[in-house]
Amino acid sequence: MTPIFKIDHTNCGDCPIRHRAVCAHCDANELEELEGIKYYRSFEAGQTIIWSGDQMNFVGSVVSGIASLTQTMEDGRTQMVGLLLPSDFVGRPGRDSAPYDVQATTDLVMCCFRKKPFEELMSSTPHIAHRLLQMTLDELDAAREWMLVLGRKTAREKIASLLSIIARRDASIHQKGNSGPIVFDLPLTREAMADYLGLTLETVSRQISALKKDEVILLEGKRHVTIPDMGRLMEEAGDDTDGGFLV
Amino acid sequence: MTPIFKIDHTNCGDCPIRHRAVCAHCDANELEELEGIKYYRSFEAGQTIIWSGDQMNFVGSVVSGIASLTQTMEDGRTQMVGLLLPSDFVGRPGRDSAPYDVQATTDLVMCCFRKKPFEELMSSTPHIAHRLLQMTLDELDAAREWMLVLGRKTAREKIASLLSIIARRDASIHQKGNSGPIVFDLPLTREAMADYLGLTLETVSRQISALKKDEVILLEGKRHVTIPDMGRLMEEAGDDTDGGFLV
DNA sequence: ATTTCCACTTGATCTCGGTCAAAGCATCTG
DNA sequence: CAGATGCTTTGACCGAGATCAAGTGGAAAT
Repeated sequence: MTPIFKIDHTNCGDCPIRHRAVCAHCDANELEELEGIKYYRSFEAGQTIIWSGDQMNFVGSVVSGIASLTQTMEDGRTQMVGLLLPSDFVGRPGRDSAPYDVQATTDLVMCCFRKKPFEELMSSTPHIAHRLLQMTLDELDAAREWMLVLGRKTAREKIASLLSIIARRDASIHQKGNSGPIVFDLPLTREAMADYLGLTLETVSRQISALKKDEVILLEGKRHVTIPDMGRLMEEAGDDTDGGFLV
Repeated sequence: MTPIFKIDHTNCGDCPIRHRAVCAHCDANELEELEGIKYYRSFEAGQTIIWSGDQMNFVGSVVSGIASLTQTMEDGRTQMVGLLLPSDFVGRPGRDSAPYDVQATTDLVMCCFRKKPFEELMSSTPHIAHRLLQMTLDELDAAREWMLVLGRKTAREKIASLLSIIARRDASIHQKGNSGPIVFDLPLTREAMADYLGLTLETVSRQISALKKDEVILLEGKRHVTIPDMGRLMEEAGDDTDGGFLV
């Protein structure tokens, strides 16, 4: 479907996530050290990158594409607990086995480091540890934001919340002015959305249809979304309309 | 109701959370520096420690008692997004305004630091930053665990999950052997449990009654709980029975 | 002792979202 | 082209949990 990326950065200076990833604060020397131990891996949409319980012998950053963290109960119920976008970090220094499944939602490229050398590097370069702390605190905020969505919002609000998050992220990447319609493609199947939102895929489908009928969103095909009025969408999500918060 | 604690540690060596809090990895010198800028504050049950949106000019650790982080929507729906136990950290270095309400659930003592000096200390002593990273990663895990509870578990499973978490924590504090009945007092009202679990207080009450009737738990009064069989409770929570995971 | 208050329980009813089932609609495959 | 496959939509029905409403019980206050 999508061509496999042929990535061969030898220098991090050209890296699209250079200024946002765990390496963001590194100076030239530190970057050189990272450069020495990094390697790239590609995954196809749908592929499982790490199985829950597996030995984790690497950590890394998402360079392009989207990955998801999911937890599964014995009887098969699943809940997505994280959505990893470009620059997000995978793995946890100081832990051996993975607590969640990590799956490539789209085709994906990761910049990986073997865990051991990375941990050593981390203890010698505070810039990395500091950036990782920042990123972890941001992820914690996002997780807590999501707890409100899961615990207290209606199905319609949940869908609107997800759409507004994706729209906001997309806007932040493409650096658009913040007025006028927002257009993007949904990177998730209905089922993945359901897993994210604690719903069934049928409910997701119904609520998307309802939002379309009420002209909160416009749909072309099943994935291409236009948001004519972001304020309206935020209202539907139950969020403060004036809410300007950065991700 | 409860007497106000008269705490006047001048030396951190005697502190009950010395080995678990953000200062856990500090050596004698570092501890001395912290000692210089710390101060204690007490709060009564029900008191709000920090209002969402407020300026945060201090950070700190819970020394004794329980606090909760809650998010509120405009229409009044609330979701608890964190439960802070002794040794847990409040506040975020590098951020000015609080994103959540912080409330004392029980009478509470905190060990506080003004934000500015703490941040400076943090950048000079990697041990603090490192410990804070560890703790934040643990909190992120807990938040994700909770997302599964909120998104996918039934009301009965939610209650069982909460009880098992409290029981586990209690056991870890009192260092009991892990067989035989577990006894503890619920530190939360039915309403607080409901806010934690994304339920109504009526449903919480009904499910607790049901677990009592089925002899999964024993109740004396409204708060004193006995768990005759922890494995049984974990089954009811939908967790792996063999699940040994540390908090 | 009686009132008040508060946390909690219990019951009756309603509703949102889940479940089960069928069908639509693109994209691959032979 | 027909058939298969995967994602999505839609409909009919049902049930877990919310909502609305009383009532209970224990501790503090008068």
